[in-house]
Amino acid sequence: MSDTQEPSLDEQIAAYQREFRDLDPQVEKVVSALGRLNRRMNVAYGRQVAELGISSAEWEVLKHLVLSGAPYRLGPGELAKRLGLTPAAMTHRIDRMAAEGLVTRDRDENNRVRVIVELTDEGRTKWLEAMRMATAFEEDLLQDLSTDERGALGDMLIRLLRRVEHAQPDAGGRLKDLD
Amino acid sequence: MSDTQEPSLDEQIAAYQREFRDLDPQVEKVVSALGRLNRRMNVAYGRQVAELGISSAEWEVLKHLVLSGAPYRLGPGELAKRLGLTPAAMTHRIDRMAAEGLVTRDRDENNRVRVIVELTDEGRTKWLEAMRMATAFEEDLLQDLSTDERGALGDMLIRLLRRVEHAQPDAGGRLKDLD
DNA sequence: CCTGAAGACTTCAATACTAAAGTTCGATCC
DNA sequence: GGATCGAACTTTAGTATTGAAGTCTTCAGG
Repeated sequence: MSDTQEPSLDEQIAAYQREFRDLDPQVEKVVSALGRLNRRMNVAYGRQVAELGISSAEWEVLKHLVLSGAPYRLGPGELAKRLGLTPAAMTHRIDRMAAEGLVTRDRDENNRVRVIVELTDEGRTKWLEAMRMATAFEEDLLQDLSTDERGALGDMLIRLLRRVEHAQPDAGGRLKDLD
Repeated sequence: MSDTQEPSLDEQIAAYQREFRDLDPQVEKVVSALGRLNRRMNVAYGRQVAELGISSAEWEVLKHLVLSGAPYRLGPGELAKRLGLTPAAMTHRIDRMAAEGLVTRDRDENNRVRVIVELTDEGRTKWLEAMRMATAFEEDLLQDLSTDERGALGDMLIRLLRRVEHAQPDAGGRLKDLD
């Protein structure tokens, strides 16, 4: 009986059209594919970094510290902003990561309200290993696309990104008119 | 001091290249844009449904019940599988939603081990309202792309999706988040 | 029937997160 | 040069989720 598996994308879009008349199937196809793809990718990343003994949450922190460039230091507040977490959550996450030796947490000498989270060598090594696995996965993922297609895909995604960044929904739930 | 804001996509890719030599910038551009776009979209969806007084978590449940077609019924286990949650989490989520009147929870008459979660009229109405806002947002998002571009984008995304699904055939996995 | 096994959910204990209040330090004002 | 405000982080209380153990029902054998 319960062999109900997740519907395919096309089935899903057909179902939406049955339930919601004025739906543009082309738009829905793009949006649904985007969502599903991202979900699958996140699962894949999670599995990969788990092999290194870290969670995706920890991987995210390592990533942003590395992105900040040498000497790989950021404050908890800044990290929280970039990761989309509350500062409180960051406090605890850093606790765990410091206990595992991935980062250090110290008071700023010059301003003792501030805290400096710094990548350890071990943390940097973990990031490198994770990065190697991630890029291998990503290149494999894009393998079927030609160089031209990759370029076109990247450009279109960036155009969407710009639109979403410059036109966040306001309190009325609408996108602001841009032009 | 540090008014460090999140780096732009190009800055981020440049930073990656400094820290990790053999990186294909084109691949990274696609992947990073995908990730960012999805995050921004999820935040936007969350804000929108919050105006209706529901969380994105609840919206996801409504969505899958609607997608199942009339009479809009699914078991907790099936819902958990589709949403990428554990059955335990589903139990609690349904508790809340039943208390709010979005769904009903009843034992199956024919098999009293099973439970049937069914959409209420109120739940269906909420979904419709959310859907109206979501599709408006999505159409706005894609506004800058021509019909041909939308088609090309959708096709490429689906090719990536197939690749990722083939590469990791449902390994007992829970898939995170929405779609 | 009665027993054992499997399935579908629930309960329980522990973890991670959020919002809000609290703490501590630094900066500004007069 | 103290009083006050604000910034950066932590603590607290409450909620959502997970993994593991538990409950109840059905089904298949003996």
